Amino acid sequence: MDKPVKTLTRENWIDFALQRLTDEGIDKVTITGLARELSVTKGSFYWHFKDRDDLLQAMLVRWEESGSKFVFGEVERVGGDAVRRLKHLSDIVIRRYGDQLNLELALRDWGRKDLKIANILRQEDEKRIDYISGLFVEIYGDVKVAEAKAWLLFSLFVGEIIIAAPMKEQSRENMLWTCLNSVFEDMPEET
Amino acid sequence: MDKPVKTLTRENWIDFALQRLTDEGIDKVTITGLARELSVTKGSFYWHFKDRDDLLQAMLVRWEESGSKFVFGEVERVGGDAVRRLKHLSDIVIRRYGDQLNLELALRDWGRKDLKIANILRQEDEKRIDYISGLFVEIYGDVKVAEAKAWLLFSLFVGEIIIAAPMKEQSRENMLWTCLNSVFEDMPEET
DNA sequence: TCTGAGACATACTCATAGGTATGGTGACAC
DNA sequence: GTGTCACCATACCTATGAGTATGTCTCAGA
Repeated sequence: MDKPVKTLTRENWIDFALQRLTDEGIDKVTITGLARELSVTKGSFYWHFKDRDDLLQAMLVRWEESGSKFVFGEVERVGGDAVRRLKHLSDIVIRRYGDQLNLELALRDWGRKDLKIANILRQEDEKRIDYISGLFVEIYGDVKVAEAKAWLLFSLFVGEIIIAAPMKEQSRENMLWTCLNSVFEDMPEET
Repeated sequence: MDKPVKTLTRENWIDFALQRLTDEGIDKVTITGLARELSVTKGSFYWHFKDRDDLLQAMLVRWEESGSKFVFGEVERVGGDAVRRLKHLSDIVIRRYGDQLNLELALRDWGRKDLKIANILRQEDEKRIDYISGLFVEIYGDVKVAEAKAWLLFSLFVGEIIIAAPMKEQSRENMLWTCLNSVFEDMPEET
């Protein structure tokens, strides 16, 4: 988008690499390909990075910093009781449409082929489930029910991205909130 | 597993290719790699297949034949009212653990890079949502609610595979049925 | 104006991919 | 025994990838 046209930075390379990961998967994150896209040669790459693994590592760091940390931060900042925070969280996730979610999927596929990535994803998912589950515990008391509700909610977020069928009877947001109301059923009303 | 050790068939190649797709993604389904794995040379491959695309096409056909057709067939065969069929369907899907589900994910990732595959997946998902939604309509009457419930149920199946966090408070099956009971809430009891 | 370092380009190496053309081999038909 | 055909091996082509070694340009500072 915005090119200083001057010289490339390490961050520029990471940006384009993440975009390519999102669009075509990790196997297409090639040095040669990126260099072509950036209209430079591999000489530039090996100036900014030690090797390909150095780039992949940097991409992961970038993702971790702009991931769930941000969402949880926002929810806690606004605050409210558990019900309010759950709905706030859902609202943020549902509004987050586009590349951020596709990047999530690309990373998960990467994790299916790479054990190191799989471990990072496991830790990240555990944090998310734990956070959501904690909110449900405040409501239902029962940890088993809370864990199940957390999985169901998280699954809805994931499934909605990955399932390719069109919605026929209503808009996407309508459908999602109908689902959410089903998940939030028999919860005390929010103030 | 079972090798006649005699000569390879087209089906043998497809088997190994699907396994490789499941384990490492479509980009690793290479002719050279498969030949190495099968202890033959590329000469064998090009006897059985026109080119790589011919193999990929055959893999898709195989998948479509052993996919949801089987599940829906089973559910309809046993029959029962909508509630019973929904629970039967859930039971089949939940018990289907392992490579069949991982193949689903690998295909979905393939679809993110390949428009032709994306279209096939969209049709397949539409069939599944339509089928499940149809069952929910029999129960709730309301098509909007039915569509949302179908998405929620399908999402649970997908999410449970893709979310990498461990379950802490209960077993996988327990958790899933707790979720399902939440989805099936306020449904008439089955006979 | 000289120097040095940042930011590349050029030109290689080696490995692997898809694809083709052609040669070999074993079993079965006659 | 000879043919033939299914099944595969060998040898080769081109393209692309990671990685390395080294040359080149530009510009700030002394």
